[in-house]
Amino acid sequence: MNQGNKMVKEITSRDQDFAQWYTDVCKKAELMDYTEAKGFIIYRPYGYRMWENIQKYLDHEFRITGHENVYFPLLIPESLFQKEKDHVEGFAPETAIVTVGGKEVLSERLIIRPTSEVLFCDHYRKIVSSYRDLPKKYNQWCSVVRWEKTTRPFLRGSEFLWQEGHTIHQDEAEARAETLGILEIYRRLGAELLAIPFVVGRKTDKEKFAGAEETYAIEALMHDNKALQSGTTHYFGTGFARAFGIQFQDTNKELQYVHQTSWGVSTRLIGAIIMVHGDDSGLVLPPYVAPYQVIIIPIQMQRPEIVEGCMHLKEALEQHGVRTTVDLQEKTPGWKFAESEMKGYPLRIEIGPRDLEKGECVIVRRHDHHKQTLPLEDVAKKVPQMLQEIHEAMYQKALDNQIRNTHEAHSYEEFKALVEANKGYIKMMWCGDVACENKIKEETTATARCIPSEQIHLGDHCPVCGKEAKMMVIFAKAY
RNA sequence: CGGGAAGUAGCUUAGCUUGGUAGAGCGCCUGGUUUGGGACCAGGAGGUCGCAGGUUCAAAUCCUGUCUUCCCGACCA
Repeated sequence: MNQGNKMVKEITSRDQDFAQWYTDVCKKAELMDYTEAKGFIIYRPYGYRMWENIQKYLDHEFRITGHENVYFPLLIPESLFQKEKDHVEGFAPETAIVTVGGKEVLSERLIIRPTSEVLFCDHYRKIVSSYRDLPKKYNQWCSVVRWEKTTRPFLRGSEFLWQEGHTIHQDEAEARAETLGILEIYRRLGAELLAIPFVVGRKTDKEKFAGAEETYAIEALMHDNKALQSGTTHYFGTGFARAFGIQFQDTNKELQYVHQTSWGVSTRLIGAIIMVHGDDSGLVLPPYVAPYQVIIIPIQMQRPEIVEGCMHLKEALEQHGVRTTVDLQEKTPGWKFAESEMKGYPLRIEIGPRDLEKGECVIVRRHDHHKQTLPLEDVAKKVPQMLQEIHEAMYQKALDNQIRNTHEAHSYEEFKALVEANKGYIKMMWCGDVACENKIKEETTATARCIPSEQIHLGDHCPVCGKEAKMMVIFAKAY
C-alpha cells in the first residue's frame, strides 16, 4: 500500500495550491455548502457537529467558572450603537443595516449585530446599581453579521456562529483576571479538544479590538505558514461603562464605573482544524472534536453476520463512550475507505469475512495511516486509549511544525528575508511605535500577531528604527 | 473595494469564435452480478444554460447590467 501517497484523487494537492485544497476539503468533506448570498454558508451536519462539540466543551467550562447563558436580540438601534466612539468607528464599515420593516421605512435604522457589546452595556446599565449586583458574567451563543469584502468558508463569512461573553466587575483586578482566565480556557480548548498549540499573547494597540483597552488572542499557525487569529479576549476598562453609564455604589457609598470584559471564539476554529491537521487525502480530525471518532466499514455487506458484527462492535464502543458510526452505504469498500479519509475519521475499523473467522478486525489510524489487527473483544476497551494517543500525536505534530516554523530575526533585513521565504512565525524586538508596525506591514505584509507572555530578549534596539526595544513581538502573515 | 478568471444536470465539463431542436463522463434511481483501496452489465430519471434586460424571425452562443464563486491586493473573528 502506498501509505505516503495521496490516496484520494478528487482534491487538489495541499502543497500545490493550499487555497484550493482548503476549499475542496470544505466541500468534499461535506462540512459546508455555499448559498446564493455572498459569504452566507450552510453548516452541514458533519461540520455543525464539530461546532456542537466545541460548544459542549466551552459551555461546560464557562458554567463551572460561574458564567450564565443569555440571549440578546439580533438588531441594535443605530443610536445605541453610536455611544462608544472607537467601537462605532471600528465596526461601521462592516455593518448591515435594516432600514425597512414591513412596507414602512424605519424612523431609526437597526443594525444587525456585528457583536453585542452595546446591548449588554445598555442592559447592565439598567440592572446594576450596587456592588452586590456584581459581577455579572453572561455568555451568549449566536451568530453575527459583518459585511466582509472577501469571504471564505469558516475563515471569514458575512455571517458566522460564535459565542460572546460579556462580563462586568467591581474592579480592574477582577476584570483583568477574567480576561486572562478565559484566555486560558481558550488555550486549553486548543490543547485538549482541537489538538492545536495556540500561541497566546497580547495584541498591539494597532491590532486591538475597537473600544478595548487590552486585547489578547490565541493564534495558530496553519500548514501554509500563515497565522490565524482563532479567538480573542478583551479588557475594556471603564470605557464602555462611562459611555453607557454603568455605575454601582461601592461599600464606601461612592459611585463607581464597572470594569468590563468581552471575549469570543467562532466557527473560524473549524477552519483552523482543517488547515492545521488536514493532508492531501482530506480532513484529519482530532478525536475529541470529531463528530465520529470511529467509522466501522463492513466488507461484504451482503453477509448478515458481518453487518451484525459491525453493529455489535458499535454498541460496545458506544458503551465505552466512543462516538461510532457504521458505514452501511451500498458502496464498495474501496470507495468507503477513500471517503473515510476525506472526512477525517480518526479511526477506521474494517470487518470482513477473514477477520470474523479469526475474531479480529483491522483498525487504521487516519493521521498516520498506521494499520493494525486487533482481537474483536479487545477493541472497545482499547479504542479510548488509542484516541488519546492520536490526540497527543496530532498535538505534538502541530507543535513540532510550529516550532520548526518559528524564527528569530535580529535585524530588519533578516526579518524581511524570513517573511519573503514564508517562514511562519518570526520573533523580533520592537520599540512599541506604531510607525514601525505600519512600516513592517507595508513593506512585508506581515503583521504583529501578538506580544507573547513568554518574552525572549533578542536585542536592545528595534531593528526597524534603532530606538530602544521595549518588547518581543511575534510577526507573521495572517489570514 | 481595485486587478484577473469562471458560472451549462448533484459534480467535472463539451458546445459559444461563425446565433438555428442542449451533449458527454461521473454521481443518482431500478434490476442483476459484485465487494479487503473510489466495481461491472442492462435500463431509466434529471436542464427556465447564474439572474435581469436588450438585439434578432430565432440567443447557452452577440450586447448591457447584475449576482455568486475562485485567485491576487487593500480591509477585518
